Amino acid sequence: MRDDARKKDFGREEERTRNDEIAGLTDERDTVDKLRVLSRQEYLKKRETQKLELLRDEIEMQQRLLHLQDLTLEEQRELAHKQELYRLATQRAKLIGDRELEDEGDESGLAPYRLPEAYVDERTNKSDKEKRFAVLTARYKDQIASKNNAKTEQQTWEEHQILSAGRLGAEIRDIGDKHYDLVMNESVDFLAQEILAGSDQDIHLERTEFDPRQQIQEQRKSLPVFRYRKELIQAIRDHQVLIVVGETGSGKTTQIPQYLVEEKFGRVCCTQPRRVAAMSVAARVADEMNVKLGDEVGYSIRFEDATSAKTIIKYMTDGMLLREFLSEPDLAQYSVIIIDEAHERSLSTDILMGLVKDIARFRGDDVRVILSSATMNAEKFSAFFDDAPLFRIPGRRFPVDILYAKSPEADYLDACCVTVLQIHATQPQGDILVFLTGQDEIELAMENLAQRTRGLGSQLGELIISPIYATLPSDQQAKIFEPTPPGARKVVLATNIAETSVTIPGIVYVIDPGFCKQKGFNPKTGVESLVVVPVSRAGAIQRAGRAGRMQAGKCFRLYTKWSYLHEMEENTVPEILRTNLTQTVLLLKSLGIDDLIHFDFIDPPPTETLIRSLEQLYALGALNDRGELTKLGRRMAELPLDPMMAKCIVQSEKYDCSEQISTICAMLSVNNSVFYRPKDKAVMADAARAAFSRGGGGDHIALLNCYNAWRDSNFSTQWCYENFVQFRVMRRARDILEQLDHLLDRVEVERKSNPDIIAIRKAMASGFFYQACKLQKSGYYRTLKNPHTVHIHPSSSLYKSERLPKWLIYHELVFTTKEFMRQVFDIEPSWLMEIAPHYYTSKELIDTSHRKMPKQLGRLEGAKVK
DNA sequence: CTCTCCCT
Repeated sequence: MRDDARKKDFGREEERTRNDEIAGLTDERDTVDKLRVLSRQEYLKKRETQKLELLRDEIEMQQRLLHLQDLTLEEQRELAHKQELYRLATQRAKLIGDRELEDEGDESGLAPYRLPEAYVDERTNKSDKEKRFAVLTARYKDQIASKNNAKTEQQTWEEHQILSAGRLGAEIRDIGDKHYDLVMNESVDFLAQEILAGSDQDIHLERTEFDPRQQIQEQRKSLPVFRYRKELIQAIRDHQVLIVVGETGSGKTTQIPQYLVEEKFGRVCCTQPRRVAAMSVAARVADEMNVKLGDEVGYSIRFEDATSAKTIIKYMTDGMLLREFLSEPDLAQYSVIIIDEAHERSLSTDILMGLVKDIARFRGDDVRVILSSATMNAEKFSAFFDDAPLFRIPGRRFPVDILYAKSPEADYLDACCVTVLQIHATQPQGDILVFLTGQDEIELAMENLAQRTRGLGSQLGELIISPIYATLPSDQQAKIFEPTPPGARKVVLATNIAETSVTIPGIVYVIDPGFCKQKGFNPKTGVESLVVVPVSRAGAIQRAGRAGRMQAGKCFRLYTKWSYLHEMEENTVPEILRTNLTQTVLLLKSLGIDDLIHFDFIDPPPTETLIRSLEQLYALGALNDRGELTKLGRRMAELPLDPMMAKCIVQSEKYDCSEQISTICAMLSVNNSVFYRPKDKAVMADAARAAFSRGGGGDHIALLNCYNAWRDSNFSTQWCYENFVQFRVMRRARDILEQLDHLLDRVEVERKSNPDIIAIRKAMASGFFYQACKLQKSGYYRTLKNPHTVHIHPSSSLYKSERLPKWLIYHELVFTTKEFMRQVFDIEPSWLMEIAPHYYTSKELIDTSHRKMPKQLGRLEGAKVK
């Protein structure tokens, strides 16, 4: 009906405006009818827009909360359906909108559609949290209430669980001598060697048809953890610290806090290494307990505190709990502290373990500590907590066949692509996940695959290639969740974001070349590194497990079994051993922990790292010469920033530019992903980016200009689009800036604005004077302290400058292919004398250039031969 | 001529 009306309205002969049309009619009755139709159309159009928004919100919520965790098949189908619906609807709305604009000129003002990519999570208004959750819960309620829905989501979920239980069981399969018929003239040979066993759980439930709440309870009972409930509770009563070893799918994260509350243990907090996990688990548990999220069950993550005085189960990020120590050092408000996913060994988790161990001793029987971990490291945790007992809960997953390469592959990227095609040609339906090391490699692999499939003819089904990595714009990220059309096969090329952070539905095959990029830190030189290293066996197992989420799967390892057993490390080196700890040291210092060298770390970081951090904090004035926290240090610790940036903010007052410095710090906190540079529009993207540094002043000023321009556009999505800036990243910068702005009061820094780029750079230098370097005759730079040669990163606005500045300060130094300075700005050496006379001697800062430098000083000539 | 991934 709507279509008819539209067709009529926009038919061939309707070139005239609507008003003309009405005026041209003679029959009054016709006019009324016509008006009725028009007003109906207006109404429908408005309603359509509302519906679209609702749909988009639903999709967004589902993606944020659920896709990143586990989705049932039904949920996937539903989401896919909604996405398709939304896509078609927006497309149609856009078409109509365009035509209307043509017809009506500017006066329409109806904004009939939103940009298609906006549905992911690009939103400007922030007050939609409640609405989002309302939509989410409504989805459950609607389905439960609706009688014509054959199955509620809960039923489907339950059926899926039951089905899984029935199918599971570590079947031993005869895969020993299986080989594949290859269509390609080249191939990678694999040996099938082992099976990552599925679960041995075998639970059958009576199917019943009573009310939905009871079904949720039934579903809870079907989780593996349920049958151990009694023993588990007893163990927690008997032991102050308990290590719960449960694999994915055991239900430990959602159930144990509920058991504790049911047994009246008091307030429970449960930490997660990731924000989405904290949110989605809290939403799930609130639903199971039939309470509103934010009441009895809540979550607390940066920028979002969904808790209240009523909250008795609080999910939070590990970093958030660490911050809570600052205001309440004994965490007295919690009776039980659960540290979940402890095996991931995130920096925050490791520090938490040390602190919590101390609390446990201090608070005695008043507190219970539960560490929840996968099998790896469990014994180590137990040893750390004075031989705390282990409690094992079997998990639930499907078996995964693991196949090794017969011989080592020289070119693993090529081998990957060949293996993808082998799978495509010989294996039953199911999508493929390939683990690569970075964006670069993913793009290469995409080209390689595209080329190979072109030559393959049409016998094989379509191969849909989707990349995923953290800095990929979110509209493109969403593509990996689109369902694969029948007959086609999806290949997801991922970084290790797919190891833990996102779960891609439909993956049956995993290709693991055995490498990843890993951060490192050399405490002697202070240089960070980001280099490709072999994954650990634990990492390889994690990757393989990604194939067994929906059904039995296969994992193709592009390395030999021998190298798996003899060349790969057992576990990934924990983050605390390969990272700069200055911020952590400041935090611990402000918690009153003076003797850091003897702090109870589960893995003590290198002493050099700690000493270096202490030295740096001393140089910044956060510690005095006895290593005690100064008032300045206390203020710096309040800010959720690296101490160097914190110092800039505190010092910015002197230069009357706290607003500018906060903005720059916010922009620096979102990691290097502000500017988007698609390959096909690289020239335009570079031009757009260059515009921000037109006034000079280096990368920091460019970031400031960028943020201010966006702010002046009223935080427009369109502006971002036109300037090759990532909206998602900018919004995050805005959130950080907002938080920093609040904190300015707490650290007693006055809000002041000063656009002078010299003042701004001096304020930045007052935190980063440590990281200065000087141009050499060679055309390269040399750091002033710990002298070594460094290079401007090619993404910097100063990279191509005609006349390289003689003195630079860098934000970070990372070794990848070279020692690159990321984000740099130029300074005068006299500033360093002014700002850090305690740190530099005037001899170090003598401007020797007119004496030693050749004529074309500072120019690239000859220095870099292309 | 280039930036794994999380967190406050």
